[in-house]
Amino acid sequence: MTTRRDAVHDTLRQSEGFRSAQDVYAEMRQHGAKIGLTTVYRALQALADGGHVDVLRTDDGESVYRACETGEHHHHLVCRRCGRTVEVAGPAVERWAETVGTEHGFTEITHTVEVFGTCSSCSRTPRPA
Amino acid sequence: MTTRRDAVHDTLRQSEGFRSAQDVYAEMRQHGAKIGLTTVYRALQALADGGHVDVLRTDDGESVYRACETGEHHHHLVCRRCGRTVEVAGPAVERWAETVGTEHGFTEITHTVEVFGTCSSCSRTPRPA
DNA sequence: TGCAAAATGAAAATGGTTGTCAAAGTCGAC
DNA sequence: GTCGACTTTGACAACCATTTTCATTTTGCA
Repeated sequence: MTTRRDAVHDTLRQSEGFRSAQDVYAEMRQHGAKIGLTTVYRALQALADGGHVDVLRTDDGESVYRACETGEHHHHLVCRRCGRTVEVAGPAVERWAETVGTEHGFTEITHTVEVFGTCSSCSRTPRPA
Repeated sequence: MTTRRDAVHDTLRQSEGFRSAQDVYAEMRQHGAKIGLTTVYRALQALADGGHVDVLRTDDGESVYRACETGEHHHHLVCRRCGRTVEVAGPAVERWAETVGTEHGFTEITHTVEVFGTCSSCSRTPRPA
């Protein structure tokens, strides 16, 4: 039975950027969904395990999720103001990580790369505080 | 008065890899230091703010700290088994992040890049579980 | 239809981190 | 050397995202 999981997935898909589990939960409830917080967490985890959504950690340690368009390995360019996210590929980075790891005798190399910035529409609006 | 902060910094310096606040606290107590957990957190934060130590988040959301050898911008190659860490520079990555951000109209670009792998000595020992 | 296995969710537990606040330490002025 | 303002400390409580527990509901399937 995956109806709940699909509901979570759908909610995520409607979002431009990364959303926290609590966000997703709040939004689903707002839209009248009868779902528990526990289930949202479980669904999110399952989706992440299955590679259907990407996860990353905010600076304050919260996990945030996003339904990405491609199943391929990619990275994110995230607006630090509005959260809008662009998926980007970076073959150069992949190679670099691999090389750097190998040079130091490391194997089974993985990497995390995220790019943050202020997107064009946000940089037009006055700065907060 | 920075004796406590220095003590924390020293403890960190004696470590090969990233250590959590709780780790540092435990170790300091073990060595007979009279210090409170709160103070360790505060010292770590102050050091991080001042750029004297690097911070990153583990997969389970814990903040881990490391006294790095250089104040320059750099990244880390971390052994996922033993935690040993090598500081690496990646001019190519810096440029790539900048380019990718700019191409999409983003400004004030920053990035996080960490590389994980299994170091040579760990890959010689049998795998856990 | 019946029933065992899986899913659900409310509430409690967990655990890293932060806030509170009174006690202790620091330092300059006298 | 002593007094008092200011800072630092740390025990403890508060926070809060996440996980666990466990009783109930739902589902899959014979």
